[in-house]
Amino acid sequence: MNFNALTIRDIAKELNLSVSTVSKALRDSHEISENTKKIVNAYAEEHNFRPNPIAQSLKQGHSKSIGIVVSTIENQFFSQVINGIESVAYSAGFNVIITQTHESFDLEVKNVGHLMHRSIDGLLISLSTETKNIEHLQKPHRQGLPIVFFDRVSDEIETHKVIADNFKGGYDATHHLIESGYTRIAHITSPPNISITRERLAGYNRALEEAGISIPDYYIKHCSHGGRDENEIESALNELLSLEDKPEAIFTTSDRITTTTLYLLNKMKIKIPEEIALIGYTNTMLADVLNPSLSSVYQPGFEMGVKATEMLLNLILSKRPVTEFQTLVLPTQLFIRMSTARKN
Amino acid sequence: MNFNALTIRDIAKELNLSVSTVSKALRDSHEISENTKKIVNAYAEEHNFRPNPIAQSLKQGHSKSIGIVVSTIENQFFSQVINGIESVAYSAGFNVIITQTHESFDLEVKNVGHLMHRSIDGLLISLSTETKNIEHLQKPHRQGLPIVFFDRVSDEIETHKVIADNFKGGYDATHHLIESGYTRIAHITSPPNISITRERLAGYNRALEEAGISIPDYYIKHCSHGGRDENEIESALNELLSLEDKPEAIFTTSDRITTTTLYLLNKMKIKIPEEIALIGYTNTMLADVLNPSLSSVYQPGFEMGVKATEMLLNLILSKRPVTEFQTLVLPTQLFIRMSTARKN
DNA sequence: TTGTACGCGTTATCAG
DNA sequence: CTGATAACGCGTACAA
Repeated sequence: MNFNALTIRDIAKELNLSVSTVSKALRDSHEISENTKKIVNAYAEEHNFRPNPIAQSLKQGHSKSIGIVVSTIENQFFSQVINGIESVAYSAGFNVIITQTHESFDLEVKNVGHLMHRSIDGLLISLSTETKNIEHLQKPHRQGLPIVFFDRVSDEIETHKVIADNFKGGYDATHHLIESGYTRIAHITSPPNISITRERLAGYNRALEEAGISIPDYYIKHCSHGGRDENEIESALNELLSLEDKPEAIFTTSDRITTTTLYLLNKMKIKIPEEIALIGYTNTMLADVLNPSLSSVYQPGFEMGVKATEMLLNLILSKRPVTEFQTLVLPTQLFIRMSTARKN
Repeated sequence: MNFNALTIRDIAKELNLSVSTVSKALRDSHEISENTKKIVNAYAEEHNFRPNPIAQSLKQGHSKSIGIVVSTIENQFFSQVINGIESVAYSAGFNVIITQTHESFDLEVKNVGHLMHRSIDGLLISLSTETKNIEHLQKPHRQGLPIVFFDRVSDEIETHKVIADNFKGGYDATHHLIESGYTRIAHITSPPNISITRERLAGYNRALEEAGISIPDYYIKHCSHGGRDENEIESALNELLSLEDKPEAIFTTSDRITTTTLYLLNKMKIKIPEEIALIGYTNTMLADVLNPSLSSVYQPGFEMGVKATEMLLNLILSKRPVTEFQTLVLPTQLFIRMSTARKN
């Protein structure tokens, strides 16, 4: 539906000019007299004319818009990222198109395809948990689509990336539990194919290693659907809790897994931290406020969005091809409220 | 940036056909032979051709996309609504463009303007807390833009609307507190210009009235920024708590106000419900799980998105002008976990 | 300095 | 049944 029926043609007719004169005047071309420009701009202003972005896109082959792919905006981390993205994009005159994968590889492929058809000028993407190969990104990338990865990145494409310091997050969380006197520390986490899982796991392992603690393999639980499947986490918890060498503490990754774990422990009437200590990633800022027994690792979503977008605009706007790519690592923060978590 | 360089012109050239034949074959026109259709479709399939939606929009004057205006996707209620919207829109072949007002009237006006320039076929909107007049919607509406309001609606435009049963939500919450033995019940809520505030307030008043309880005016606190300003809520709380006839219970509306109140009470080391009982609206599903002393009123965001979109598609797709409009009222749910909240 | 003509990719109309 | 042509709104060589 096209409102704002006003087109440059209308203006031209009204002002007895040609469309190209109007177009040029509007675009402040040097080949138009100041006087004509004034008249045209005044008229445009008065009738608040704005060029039809669809026609512009078709003509110019680019759309002044950037595509976003995240798993789900219900995750507050990602909605914070999006706010960061928007704040930068808007002030640079770019629009954003948000798509969600809901952790499905198929949807990710579809979304990327759809965004490309929308003639986006660049892509900001955080991979789905299901994503194992990224051919759907490699082709557009080779064709020149600027891509910046954030949060969940891929090694297989050389471009700018923004990540959180997941190694340190995993390390700090585990280290904190160790310092509090726990040694049997389990880990419930997302599938190992996404980068954040591996990085956090590495931090967890390092902390244990440094403390001379060795844990059995079955202390590490990968949830294939990244916490979307409550049953999966429930089984993991049940398995852990019925072990002979039952863990004393759990380190969970991802907002979804953390909150679901919290929910389940609550349902099972298992006291935190008396019966089991818990430290987890969460951006649901409330979690650690509401349940002071939960400590948390927090990722700065807004800042990540800002940085990623700055990098992307850089790629889009740069005249000559970029050859130097950087991976920006943002600090994660550990919120320690687990005063009662010290083992005694 | 236009990838998928493949156009119908390319196909036509390759197949030695005319563009119009290809176009018609692709659109399964009856005036094309089955054989030609087969050939064209096979080729299109093989090279996974998809028509350029931008060109289609330009040509057809509509974009197969609907605009969404919400306050902020960080509010999980709205991200749930959006998921509901997407589920319906996508299966009908429509795309969605999400915009946020961050409770700013100016941004709302800007967003609506931007969406119209994007040639959206319809608009789903939940008003910002700042919005007092809706001229920016009346003009497009008069010009024929299908609009469906959800959650925060306006009386001044006659169209389909989907709301939650806010009166009952306010009534039930208050009634529950009364039944639990509380009489001095305060109310911290959003500005009175948005519909949900007034409806909830009416429910609150009715419940008190029915119980023969009269409360002083200063028990009702309107927070002008809808909870975005922590200080405002802090002052409200401080005022309430330092009253001689200090309230025994508080009923809060909106996710943001509820969680901020919870946060502040926690910070002030005020025990819930021993020192003050709390019942509040929240869609941060965690809140009532994590803090069993908080009861909550829950709004079904996903369903609201679904219903609103169905109504909108109805308007968009209906051939003759619609004259009968309906306001759908969805039930809100009250989650009572406040076992310890009974006053004794 | 201004105007004309064409093309972006698609669809609709009309002619063959 | 198929093909040429115009049009959507804009921008830009090129011509005047």
